[in-house]
Amino acid sequence: MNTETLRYYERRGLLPEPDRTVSGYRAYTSAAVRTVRFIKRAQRLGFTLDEIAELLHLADGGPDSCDSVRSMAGARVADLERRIVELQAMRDALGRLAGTCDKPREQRECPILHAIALDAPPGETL
Amino acid sequence: MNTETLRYYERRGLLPEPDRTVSGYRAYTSAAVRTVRFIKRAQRLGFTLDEIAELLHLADGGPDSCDSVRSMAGARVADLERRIVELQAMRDALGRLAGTCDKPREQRECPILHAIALDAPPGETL
DNA sequence: CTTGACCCTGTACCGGGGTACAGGGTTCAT
DNA sequence: ATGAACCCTGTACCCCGGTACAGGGTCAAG
Repeated sequence: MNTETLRYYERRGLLPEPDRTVSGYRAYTSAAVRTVRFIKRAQRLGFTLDEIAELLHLADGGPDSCDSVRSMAGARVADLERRIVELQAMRDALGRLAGTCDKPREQRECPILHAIALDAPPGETL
Repeated sequence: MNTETLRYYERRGLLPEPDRTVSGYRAYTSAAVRTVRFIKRAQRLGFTLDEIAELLHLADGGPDSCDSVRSMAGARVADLERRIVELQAMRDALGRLAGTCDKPREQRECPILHAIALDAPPGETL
């Protein structure tokens, strides 16, 4: 963890403004450390910093907050699912193209470039 | 397609500077249109604009270019594969957490928040 | 008591892929 | 001949998640 990043989180409202020592240094409590760990884990689950801020504000609510958290999680899962499908389509298309690179070296004309250049998908809107 | 985007591609070196009419308007040839379509398709395959610029510069080379293109495609496929695996891990972890939201409404304490807060992965470096 | 390693604030910058002005010129239909 | 709807250049800005200064204060070891 970079100190600049901690201050950035403070600016973004993810971390509360910490108490200061007499000379003005930030004195982080163990609660702040826990919050930072929470942030990092939530990031690994694909939440954006804005969403994490929302989660943190919900964290002390009751059953209603619980519902909100659950629906945020559901939205994230759906979004992850969409992105996975997209990336798989890219990988498959590109893998298929690369598989066509099989002519002997002397008579090549790069099938990948030709395929990207020619293979217009249906309904393309330029 | 936005006109600003075309100029942006021109600045980035993806499109050659087009000829101008007497009054200075850009006169795009059909070759330029084909290039733009190429760019859009390559983007859909996950290439960055820098990579696409490289592909375009390679597009008129011979067998050696073909090898370069093939290795770029291979690198992209590997990268896509890595990203897919990451997103799947996120989706699975978050889906599992959401599955634990099952207590009756009155006695909830948001298991998702608790799990994110407590479930430290091994080898975590803050 | 100096030197080096930290901390502070404030502001600017990175990369990626564009988008949005401002302040002008042109073209075309009415 | 005039108004809308385009085009031009140049520059600045957007989001996102930080990172990097500059110009100063503080703290602990030697």
